[in-house]
Amino acid sequence: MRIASWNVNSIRARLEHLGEWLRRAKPDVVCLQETKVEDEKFPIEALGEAGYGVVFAGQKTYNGVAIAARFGMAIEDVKKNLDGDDGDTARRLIAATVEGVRIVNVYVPNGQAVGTKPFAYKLMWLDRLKLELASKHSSNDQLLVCGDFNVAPLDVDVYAPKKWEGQVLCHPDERAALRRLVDWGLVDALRERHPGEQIYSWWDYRMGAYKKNHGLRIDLVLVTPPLLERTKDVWVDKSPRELERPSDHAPVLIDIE
DNA sequence: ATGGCTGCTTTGAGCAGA
Repeated sequence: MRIASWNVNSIRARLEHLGEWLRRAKPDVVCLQETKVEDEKFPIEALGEAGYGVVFAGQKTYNGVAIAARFGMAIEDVKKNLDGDDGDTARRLIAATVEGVRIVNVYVPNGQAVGTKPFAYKLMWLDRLKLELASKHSSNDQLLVCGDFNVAPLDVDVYAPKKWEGQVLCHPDERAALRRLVDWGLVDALRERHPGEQIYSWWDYRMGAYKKNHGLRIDLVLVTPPLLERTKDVWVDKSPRELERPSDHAPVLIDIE
């Protein structure tokens, strides 16, 4: 089974890229972030034409997450938002079970700047996610947590670690919060399979960052040990980042047996 | 270098993103 995670930065602005990419990359499941669309306006038909059924939790302008699965693969036990969050909170989490794998798709708050309220909210959100996973699952489950974490776990995940040191996306406090989540019972699948490799998933739109490969790896696929055993490979597909008017993120993919 | 791009918004300057 091939599972992908992609922050599309507006699904409606990216429909052509998404459709073309789905046909080419052929994921069985794709987790999307920053769909930026209310549920009433979600482009269900366009995904259907590409051969996918989809569940989603969105809102106007900001955030929004979705899980699409190839027709024939049931999307079961759909769960939206963190426990305790109501319909007014930012739509940042959707979970579902596909082919026996529990998939949790997250769009972790960006945090804006270190020391701000949004930054504190980001840290709290990561801790709440950890608590919720720990309350519902064990590390023996077939569990995959993927999405835009807005944290570069290690300096190797940053093109210029000195320049980024202590900044949002790289600050020790958010790295520690991510570490607490992972240490509960998950593994950073790409890093496990490709230790030490400079692999990025996001490049700023500005300053020609992509052409200079000035990127960060902030889109992650975390898996439990039983899923890691089934993992054949994990990689970033940079091809959609090279198109006209791309998302600033590239998809991450994992193949599991 | 507090800009630099992009998408969205009660359409047009301000926001959030990362």
